[in-house]
Amino acid sequence: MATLKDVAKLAKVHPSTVSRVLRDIDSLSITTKTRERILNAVEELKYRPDQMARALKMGKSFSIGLIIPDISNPFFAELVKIIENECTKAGFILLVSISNEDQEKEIQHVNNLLGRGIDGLILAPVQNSYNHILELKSKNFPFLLIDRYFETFETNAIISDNEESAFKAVQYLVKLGHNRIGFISGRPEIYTIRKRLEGFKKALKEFNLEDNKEFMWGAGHTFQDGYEATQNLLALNKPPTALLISGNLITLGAYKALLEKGLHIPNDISIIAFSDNVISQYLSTPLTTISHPLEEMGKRAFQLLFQNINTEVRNSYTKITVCTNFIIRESTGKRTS
Amino acid sequence: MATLKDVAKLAKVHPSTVSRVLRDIDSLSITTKTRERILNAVEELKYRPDQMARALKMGKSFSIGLIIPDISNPFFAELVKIIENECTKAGFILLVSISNEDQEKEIQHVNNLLGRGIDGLILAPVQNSYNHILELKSKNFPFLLIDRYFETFETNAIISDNEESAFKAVQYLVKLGHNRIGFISGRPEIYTIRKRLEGFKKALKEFNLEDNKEFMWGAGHTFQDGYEATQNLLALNKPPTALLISGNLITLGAYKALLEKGLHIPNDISIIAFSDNVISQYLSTPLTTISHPLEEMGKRAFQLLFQNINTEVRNSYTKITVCTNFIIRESTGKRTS
DNA sequence: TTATAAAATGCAAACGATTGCCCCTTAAGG
DNA sequence: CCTTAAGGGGCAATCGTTTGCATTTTATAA
Repeated sequence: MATLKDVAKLAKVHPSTVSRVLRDIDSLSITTKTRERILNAVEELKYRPDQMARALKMGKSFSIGLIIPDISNPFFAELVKIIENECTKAGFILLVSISNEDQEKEIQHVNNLLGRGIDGLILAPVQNSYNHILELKSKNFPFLLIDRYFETFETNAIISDNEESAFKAVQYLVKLGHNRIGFISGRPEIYTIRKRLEGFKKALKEFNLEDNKEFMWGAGHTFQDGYEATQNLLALNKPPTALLISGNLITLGAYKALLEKGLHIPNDISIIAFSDNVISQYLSTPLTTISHPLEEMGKRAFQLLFQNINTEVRNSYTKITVCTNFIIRESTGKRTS
Repeated sequence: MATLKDVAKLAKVHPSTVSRVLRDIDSLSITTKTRERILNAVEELKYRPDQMARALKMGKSFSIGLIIPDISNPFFAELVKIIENECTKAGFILLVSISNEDQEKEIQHVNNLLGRGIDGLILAPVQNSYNHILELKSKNFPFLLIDRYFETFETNAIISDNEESAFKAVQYLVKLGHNRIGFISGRPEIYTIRKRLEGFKKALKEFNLEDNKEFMWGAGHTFQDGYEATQNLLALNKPPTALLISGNLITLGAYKALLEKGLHIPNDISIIAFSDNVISQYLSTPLTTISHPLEEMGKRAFQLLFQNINTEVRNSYTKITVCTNFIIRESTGKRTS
């Protein structure tokens, strides 16, 4: 691997000059001749600056970290795609880490990434603890939360209108005549989930439906979790006639459980899924879903972080709430039973 | 951020001693007292070594690059998950880049990653060109190809038995009485696709089926590509009665096109998809698929690369072919028309 | 021409770690 | 009590850049 020195030697100039040519592309303070000589040398030696050395010297690495709980989930996979793209466009590299909803792993990842000298961090936290996040905050380190949020302290964040969308979903089901509505929510430690539950409960009250604890199931976020929660719900004396389901994978698990019980959607039971993805519409019954503006979330996330990285004084927090989209398909219908 | 020097100062020792304590965990050549003093200082200052500086000094960064064409594709998303996990376990960090099947982007990513000082690279190449890969090879840089391969030169690689699995798929369809079999393949520049086509054609010959060029469609790998290819196939005079379909997203697109035409699967048309994923079994008609051992592919990929990174002399290539699994569900049935 | 300002380039000290080499302890043996 | 060797720890160079400052070169004007 050629270094600055090698290039300098070949072009018969001082390394610092090479560095200048390579950085201040249009600085007039360098002769066209020398510039050309240097550029040729760079070409000839296939010189590529050592980012490690640059990072060390400049105190920034042009890299950002992204920690997500699960990449099997299309929601996060899409987010990775969009954020990676933004990063690349801006000359940053993305370090992706996956917590697998494991708090310990997340903390390790944060430490690891920090040690790697990332300039900023985007995080969808597990939310079992938050000291490590407070630490980031007190260090004034540029970071933002995505999809999830802590209500006990302020940070930069991009989230969606969970409460409102849950409310509207229930509202729609009520309009269809449902009055026994269940909610398979995912882990209630998570802000996103809690907010949806709040919206759900608010709607129950608003429309005078019974607030039946048995109708609310919160466990993990996997396929299996959705599957089991649904089985439990169906095993009740008077099971719900409609279901709100949080999360892509949970939804598929629930779907499987419903089909296995021989239930017809929406004749026997209606379902609404939080999170839309490419397959929502190709299941045997296309799903009525609450869809997230992923493109917008990803782009704004990067923008916000980028802005935060490049500002000297960080003395404010920005919390962006994006609006979801209610997409009506065929998994919701009038109550029949 | 505390540095080695800070720790050294606090512990009243020389920085080099701190470094030694932190690296040679069980070297006896350091008094327990000093060790403790140092460890305490580390604790107190929350010292975290600067990986950039280490990387610069040591000439390796404990990071590896991964370039994939598309993370929306569950095949690659799962791969990322598994490889990231292996990396983390081994103390490496993963730099994920996405080429989006764009050759130029891939080349940029390779250069970028190399400049970042990655110790190794895992690459699912776009395969429109390969000079950049030959360059890696001639530099003796540790890398391997995954899922895709170049037949014109040797490299380390992990691929699957594409030819064989395509052959078997046709064989199965023939057994069901089909004799007009189509293949929506994806871009034939790609090794994986070409191999599947070869297996497909070999089977056609073996079973005396007509080798109809009109039955073979290769375009992009997106949902839309699958959708359009299928429409084209169905517009033929005598369309096929069975379809082999390459790729997760293509399959969904094809699926949509079939449903839109009002065709019943498998009564009107049978389909077999390359690549299984969590939803293959939850479409209205669960798909008969060729499933990849992703866990194995990912793990062996990391192992192979790791091995390659840690070996002085690299004078051999390892090409691992993993076996796929044929999973029969409900999208294949006897020919009726 | 020569003085002088401006432009072009060189110099050297960092950034934060690692590591070969050397020196100073300390304790054991004579 | 002195010698000696091994163990413990300090010194300083180095990795490949960047950048403020010093120095040389060139161009301009007197």
